[in-house]
Amino acid sequence: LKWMEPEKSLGRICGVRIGDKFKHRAQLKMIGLHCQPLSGIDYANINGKSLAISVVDSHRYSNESASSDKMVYCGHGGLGFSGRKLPREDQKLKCGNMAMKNSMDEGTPVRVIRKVGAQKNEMFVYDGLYVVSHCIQKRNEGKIMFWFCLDREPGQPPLHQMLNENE
Amino acid sequence: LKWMEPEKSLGRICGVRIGDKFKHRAQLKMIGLHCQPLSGIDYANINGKSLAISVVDSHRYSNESASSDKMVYCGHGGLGFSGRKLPREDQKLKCGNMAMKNSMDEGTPVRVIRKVGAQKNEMFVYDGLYVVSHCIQKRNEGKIMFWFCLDREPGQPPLHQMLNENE
DNA sequence: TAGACGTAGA
DNA sequence: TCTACGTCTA
Repeated sequence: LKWMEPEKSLGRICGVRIGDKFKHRAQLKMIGLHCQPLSGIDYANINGKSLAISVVDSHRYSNESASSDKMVYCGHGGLGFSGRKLPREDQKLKCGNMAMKNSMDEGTPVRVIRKVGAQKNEMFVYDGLYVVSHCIQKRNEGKIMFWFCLDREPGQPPLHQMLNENE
Repeated sequence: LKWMEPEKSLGRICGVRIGDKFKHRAQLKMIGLHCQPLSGIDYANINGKSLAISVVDSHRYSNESASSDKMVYCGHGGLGFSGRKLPREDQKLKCGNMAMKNSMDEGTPVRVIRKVGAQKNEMFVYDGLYVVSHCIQKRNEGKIMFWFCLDREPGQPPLHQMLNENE
């Protein structure tokens, strides 16, 4: 009996519903929701283009959610070793950041997973598909940073509703 | 459907056979073989005493295996941040090291998991139960270090035989 | 809060 | 080799 790594793919994962909760990042990887053990942005080469596949918001960067169907996801890099949310150097438009920009240009869906709860009750919750509507490049403390604005695709049940359903 | 963490326990795990292979440390944790995400020595308070439960030999410390039924497992601590196998400060008889010593005194079994293979083929293999026969305290580069000598409990099928059986 | 025999990718 | 929105225990 062999363990096959799931293929990285765009869009929804068969069998995973909005509101599904997971305790560990390793579980996200096993079912193919988000295949990076630590990185917040997962991406893959799809038809020759590097596209973002999923993001995890663990509140380590300065992300924001103005409403339940919008999210502003901070690009990666520049924070150095400390856990500070303020940058120590410019973020670069490469790797995950470049993939997010490409996803914006292509209009491809990005799975969003949110870390919720506190302390021992922290969980990762699947929030459904978003598209990158636009990208903001701005200096913060003198350092270039990126913010990717994500809009939740319409037609998906609200997360809070599904959270209530799953006990 | 809820995920229950397995209880930490001494001895063999129901359903796990010698030679069973695992790709990730997280899997060892899920089935209760070894519940630490990073640490090499797992232990628990059993009837008021801190006892070692399992060790993983990932070749990061200077462990040795003279024969297939013996293992010399280096205590933890003292190596500092670099990946060096030489100590930077004294190892202390506490935490995992103390648990290993207690296991020796009590004669309780310790599960042994070995990392085998190289590069992309690295796997963790369950090698069965050992007992801590003795403990060596010695200075290395002037720093105190512990080595715990583990003897494989007799009556268990040889690991290499089970490895061949599992394809 | 720091430290620990982690993983994947660039 | 290094970094990356990890995870548990002390």
